[in-house]
Amino acid sequence: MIDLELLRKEPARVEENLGRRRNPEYLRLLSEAREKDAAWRACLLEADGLRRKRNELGRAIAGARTRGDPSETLDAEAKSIPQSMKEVEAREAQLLAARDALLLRIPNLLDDSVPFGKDDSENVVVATWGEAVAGAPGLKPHGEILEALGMAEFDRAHRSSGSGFYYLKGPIVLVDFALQRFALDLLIERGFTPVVPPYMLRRAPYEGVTDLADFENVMYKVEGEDLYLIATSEHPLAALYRGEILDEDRLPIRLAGVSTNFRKEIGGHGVDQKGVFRVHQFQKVEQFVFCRPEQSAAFHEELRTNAEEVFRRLKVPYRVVNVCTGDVGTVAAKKYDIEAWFPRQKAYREVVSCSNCTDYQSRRLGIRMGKAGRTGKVVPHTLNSTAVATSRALAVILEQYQRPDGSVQLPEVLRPYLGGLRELTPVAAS
RNA sequence: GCUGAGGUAGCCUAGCCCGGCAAGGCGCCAGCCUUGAGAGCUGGUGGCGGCAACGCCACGGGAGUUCGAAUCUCCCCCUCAGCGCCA
Repeated sequence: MIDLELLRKEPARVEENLGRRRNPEYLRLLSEAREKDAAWRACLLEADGLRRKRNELGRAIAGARTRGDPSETLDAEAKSIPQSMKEVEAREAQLLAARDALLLRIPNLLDDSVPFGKDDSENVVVATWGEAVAGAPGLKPHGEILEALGMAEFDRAHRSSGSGFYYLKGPIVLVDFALQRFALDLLIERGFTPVVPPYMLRRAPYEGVTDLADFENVMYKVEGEDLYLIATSEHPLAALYRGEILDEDRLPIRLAGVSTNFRKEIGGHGVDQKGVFRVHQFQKVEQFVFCRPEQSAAFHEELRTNAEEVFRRLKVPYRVVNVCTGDVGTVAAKKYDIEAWFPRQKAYREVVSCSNCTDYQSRRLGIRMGKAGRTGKVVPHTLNSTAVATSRALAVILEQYQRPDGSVQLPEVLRPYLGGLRELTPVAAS
C-alpha cells in the first residue's frame, strides 16, 4: 500500500510515478481513492460533531440524574440523535472501506532507476558473467535427460497429479538437496538466519504480501479452510512480524527461507514442456530482509550479489537485467532478474528474481519500526530475492554440464553435499 | 474435534457480576537532583480529523438493546490450557 500521507501532500508526484506503469487503470484507481478520501474526511467531521453532541448530552443526563433531578427535555433531545448518527456513520464507514479497498489495488511506487518499457523485451541488461556459448547440436532438453537417466517420472506424475507435476527419483534428489544446502550455507555465512516457515497462510496476512490478483491466478486454496499454499517463502517471512513494531536497534533482519512453493499458474508452454522449468511445485531458498528505509537500496545490491555468487560458484553463465516498468510487478519498487544461460536453448532464462519492495508490504502488514518501548511511525522496508530455486537450477545444470554420452557431470561446489557423487549416470529402470 | 480460560494503549494488568469521561504498573521521553551512570522526584506518553482552538476515536471483529456499552444480548474471529486424534 502506498503512503496515504504522501498521496495527500504530493498527489502529482504519485500520479506521475504511477503513470510510468503505463496502465490507465491505476490512475483511475488513484483519483477515485483521492475522492473517497476527501469525502470520508468531510463525513468524519460531520460524524464527529454529532458524536460530540451525543457525549455532551449524555454527560448532562448523567449529571442531572446524579443530582436527583432528571430532565425530560434533555432525554427527549438525546433521543433524536441516534437516528441521524446512524445514517452518517454508515456513510463514513462505507467511504473508508471504499478508499482502503482502492488503495490496496494501487501498486507500489517505482524507483527512478527502473527503465521505462512495455514488457520483458525491454528489460535492460546491467551485468553479464561467464561466456554464453551455444551448446553442441546433440544436447538434449533437461527433461529428456532426466528420463533417460531414470531419475524422473513425468508421464506418471501427470496421470497422478496433472501436468506441471513430477517425480524426481534417485541421485537427482541428492543434487536437489545439495543445491539447497549449498545456498543456505552461503547465506548463513553472510549473516542470514535460516527459517522453515509455514507452507500455508491465512487470507488476511496473505493480502499484506502480494497482489490481490494472485489469489485467483497463482495461489492454491485449501478447500473448506481459510488457508492458501504459499507461492514462495517470501510470503510467510514477510508476514512473520505482522502488526508488530520492530526494534530499530535490531535491524536489519536477514532471513533465509527454505520451503516448497506452490503455484497454480505457471506460464506459457514452450520447448521444455516436459521437465521442471515450469512446475506447480518446487523447492527454493529465499533471501528476505527487513531494514531501515534509507538502507534498502544498498540491501537490494547485497541480495543481488549473493544470488549472483550462487551461480558463479556453480559456474553457470548468467546476465542480470533491470526489470522495466511494464514488467516489474505490483509489489516491487525495483526488480533485478538473473537469467542463466541455457546452452541448448541458446537463451538466457530467468532463475532469480530480486526485489526491493520498499514500504509497500510493511504498510499493508501493519509493520512499523521504533526504539524499544516507543511507538514508531516509520515503516521499515522489505526486500526479497531467490538464492536458488532448485527446479530452475537443476534445469540449467542438466544442460550446462551434459556430456555427449548422456551422463551429467556435477558442479564441484556441490561435492561436500553429495557424499562422493560426482556425476549422474543412468540408473536401472523400474 | 471436545471442554475451559482469555483477547484492554509499545508491553503487563484492573475495571465487566451491578451501563455514566478507561485506573494502575513497566518501558520510553523530558526536567530536577547527581562528578557520571543509576536510583529518587515531577511532568509527559496511542490513532484519526482539523490551519488552529479543539474534537472524535481506541477495550479482538460485527450486529443489537440504550440518551449513553469495555460492561448487557446475539453472531463471528483469534490465542492459550487440558483432553482426544496424529507423523
